[in-house]
Amino acid sequence: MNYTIKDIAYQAGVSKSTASRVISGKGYVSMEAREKVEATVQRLQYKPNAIARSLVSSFTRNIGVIIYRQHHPIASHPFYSKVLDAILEKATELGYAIFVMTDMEISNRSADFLLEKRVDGLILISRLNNELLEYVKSFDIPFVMINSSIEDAEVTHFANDDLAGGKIAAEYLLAEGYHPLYVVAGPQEHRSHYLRLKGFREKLVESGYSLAEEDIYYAENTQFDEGYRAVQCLWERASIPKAIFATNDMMALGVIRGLIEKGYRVPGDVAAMGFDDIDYAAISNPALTTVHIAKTKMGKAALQTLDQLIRGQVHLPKEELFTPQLVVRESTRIG
Amino acid sequence: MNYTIKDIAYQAGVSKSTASRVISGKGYVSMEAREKVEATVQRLQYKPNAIARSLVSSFTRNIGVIIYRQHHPIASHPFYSKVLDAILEKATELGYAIFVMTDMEISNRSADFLLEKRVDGLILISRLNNELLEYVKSFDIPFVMINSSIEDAEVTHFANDDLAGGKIAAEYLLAEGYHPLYVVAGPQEHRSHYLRLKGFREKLVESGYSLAEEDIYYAENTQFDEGYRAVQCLWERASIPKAIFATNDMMALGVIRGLIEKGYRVPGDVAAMGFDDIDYAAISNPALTTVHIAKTKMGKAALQTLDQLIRGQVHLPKEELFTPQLVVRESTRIG
DNA sequence: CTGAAAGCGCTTACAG
DNA sequence: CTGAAAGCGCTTACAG
Repeated sequence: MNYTIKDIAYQAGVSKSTASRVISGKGYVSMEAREKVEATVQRLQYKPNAIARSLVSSFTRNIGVIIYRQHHPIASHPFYSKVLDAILEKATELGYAIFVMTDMEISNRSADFLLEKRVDGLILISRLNNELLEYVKSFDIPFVMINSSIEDAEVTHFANDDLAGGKIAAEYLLAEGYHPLYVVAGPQEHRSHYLRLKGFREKLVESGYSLAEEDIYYAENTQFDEGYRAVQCLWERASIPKAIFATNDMMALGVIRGLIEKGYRVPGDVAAMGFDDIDYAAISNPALTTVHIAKTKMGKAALQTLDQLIRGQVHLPKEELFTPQLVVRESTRIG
Repeated sequence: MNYTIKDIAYQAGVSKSTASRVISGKGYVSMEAREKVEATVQRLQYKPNAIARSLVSSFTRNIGVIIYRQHHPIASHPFYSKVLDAILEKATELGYAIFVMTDMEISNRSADFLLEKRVDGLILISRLNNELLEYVKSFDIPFVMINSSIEDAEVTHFANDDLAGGKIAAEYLLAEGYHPLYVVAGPQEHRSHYLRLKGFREKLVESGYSLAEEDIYYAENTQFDEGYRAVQCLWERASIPKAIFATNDMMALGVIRGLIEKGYRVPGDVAAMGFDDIDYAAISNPALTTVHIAKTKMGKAALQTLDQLIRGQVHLPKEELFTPQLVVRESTRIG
């Protein structure tokens, strides 16, 4: 059904070798031969078979992106979808095709599947565990991690500087005079939520304050509902805080919803702040103050580095931390 | 670096043919041979080369998903990312790997690229034009469209019943006593926005009302900002409407923001309604009344049908319309 | 500059 | 039930 290089060669009146040379652009070809082949390619709408090409070159120019999540699907995730967008854009630029998989089991299956497809490299995102990591490492395939829940000294990792981000949040809230503070913290097994809370607390301590365990709500997941529930739980305490910091935006939005339903004005009575700077943060009512993560940069840098790894470079930094940035919006702005 | 079937055969003490039979699970193999091969596969962590396999079988079990958009990236799009999630999930179930591309030029390039990769089929989403469609049709590759901006009698198309959806919106708003009404309509070249407006208007007419052109704001794109701007423009008119219907949720959210900034209460003074039922509609303040689209069903059905097409089935429906559903939330609920 | 030959890692009839 | 051979569509030395 599809034409092959043999058809092209025959119709152009040259050998397969010559046809291959002009099509792949490698090796010497006479002007005349080149023209004949190119005309035939045009006429037959010939598309070289990348599969056959890959078989001999041992490169597919395909890359696999696996997003590991425990609960929810992923392409629609407000944070990871941004990273994915950046990867897709960079891929087009570099000439890679991207397989996207979401793995809710955090098993070896997705990696296995893509390994059989002979992808040139892998980008592993979010909830990794050591077993999985060791498994992937046991094959000699280049790979990098983005916002991984765990760290590994041997694997290049792209992540936001969450410790610094936590500090930024605390510093800002204190500077604005918000105290006492409550925190809604995502699952502490996940590196980023752990570090955000840690940074937040460290800054409080540095500034002469402290953060009591009872002022923290440990969320079971990182969704809106947990933010909402946090308000219900924290409110069982006597004192009402001046502001609530959640370790991601979705939970912060849940917090705001909870506050509003209880009749509080945000930020008039209680301010709220998130982390991530997802798209919704800018358009919610009130618009959410948050810590911006360079999602696009992270995604692009990850693919860029993976490309270098694929091309055989070795001396690459093992961790690249992106500097977060404070974004002040209505949810903490009084007057 | 990777083991081949030759290695397996040698180490298991059988021929390549026999090794292939047990690994691919086709053809007769003795118990003894099977066990030897399987043990070797286990021991060497052998992963069959899908590339080589594809070359002979002429099937890759890869499918390409191309999302055509004029302005914005796509994986993070609140509507299409949901469809994509569904496709990814179904793909895992059916054993396909998915290449995801986003094409902002609406050119032939993405399709070309994936055609060279020899994908078994293609899913084309959103902003197609006739030229592109004809191009893809000129190759004998199975493909389906989702929420395409254009229609084609020969191509299987999965879409929401937007005409019915527009009617649902109008019917509901009238029944709740909202009148007069304003509409914020997305670009009319796009089939869905055109049909939503058309259905809305038809229902008004059926009910003895009408929709003047000056009560419609034609948006340049389908983003939040256009909804916001619509309020500024429409407000230059003398009379204030009782409700505003936008042909998608993002614009409706912009409308709400515009109203709130002008000091109106939503829905107290002016109600607002959207279309799509994106995730954020449920958690915004106020939560948005909208028309729900079966995004997950659409994505799954599209891949299911594409799979059938790939497997040679021919007599498939050319269009599958999904029934939209009214979702009432706070933005239109008074008291 | 060009063509014949070998090979990438599999599968698939075909004998045996 | 098993193995040798041919072939999928390319690329890559190697002679010429």
